[in-house]
Amino acid sequence: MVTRCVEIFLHFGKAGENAPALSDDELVAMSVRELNQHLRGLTKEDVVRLKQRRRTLKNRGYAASCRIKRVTQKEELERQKAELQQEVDKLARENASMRLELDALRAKYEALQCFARTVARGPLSPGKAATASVITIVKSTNHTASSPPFSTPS
Amino acid sequence: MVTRCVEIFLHFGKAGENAPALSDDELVAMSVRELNQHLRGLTKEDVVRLKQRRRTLKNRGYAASCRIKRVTQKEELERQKAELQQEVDKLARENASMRLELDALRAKYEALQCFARTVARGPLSPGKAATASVITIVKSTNHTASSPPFSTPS
DNA sequence: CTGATAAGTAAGCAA
DNA sequence: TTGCTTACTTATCAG
Repeated sequence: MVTRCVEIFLHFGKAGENAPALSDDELVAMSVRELNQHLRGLTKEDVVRLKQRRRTLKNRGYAASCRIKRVTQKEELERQKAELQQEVDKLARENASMRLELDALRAKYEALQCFARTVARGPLSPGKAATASVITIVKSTNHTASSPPFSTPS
Repeated sequence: MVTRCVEIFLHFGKAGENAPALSDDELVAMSVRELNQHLRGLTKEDVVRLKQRRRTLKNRGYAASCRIKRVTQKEELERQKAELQQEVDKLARENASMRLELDALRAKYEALQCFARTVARGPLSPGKAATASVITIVKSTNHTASSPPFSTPS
């Protein structure tokens, strides 16, 4: 950011009387109407020079916004990327826990199915033992992935 | 990409005899040793000028690599973002289907549990009807989310 | 010194 | 004409 002080005072070469030696900030902020008023009584060459300086100053600003936009977009991309990564992690966790739950439930289901088979095949012979197992199964109404229905068949 | 043809032939100002008027490509590709050989018999001023031109050409190349690197990194970011988005979609699909499977299995499990309860409570009175239901349950060994075990209890 | 990068300049495109 | 973008130059910094 080197300060540019070139040619600002060259306008005094012809007739150094009224030109207020516009600062860069003033010149760049000026509307075209205002600019034209400041252009009264200047050489055609000076007019061109001043307009060119204005254009250059404008370009300086454009270049700056362009760079700002560039880094902003890059940061935005990185933000979105991080966001997606978080979502991936969250979904992966949910996925894993659901898979555990599913496996546990499958095990419980098959155990119960196995029991039901035995009860249906011969509900007459085992008698009391079968009834006790059923009570165990029936009481476990929790849907969590803990405690398989059959620990050790008594 | 405007071709720069300035000052290439200014070296002939002193003694236009041996200088092969190095091209930009030659000059920039030259090693320091080679450069020094081409520097024989040149004005100190010309030496400085030539070295400066070389530096400028090098800088041109550096600026180009810098721009290429910038766009490459941006593309890489966008690629990674797309990849993550795909992964999110895939995990979300898996998630949804597992949730369905889990719900279906829960329903099946509760139905079987309900049946087991009735069988265990009074395996003596219903007799044949209960046995038929058990056969239905026992035969459904598929783990898919289709066909709940009990359609209509006969 | 070499290579990389930020800021500024100029050319060119698009609205 | 204005605003944006690209290529280039220059200044500057790090290794």
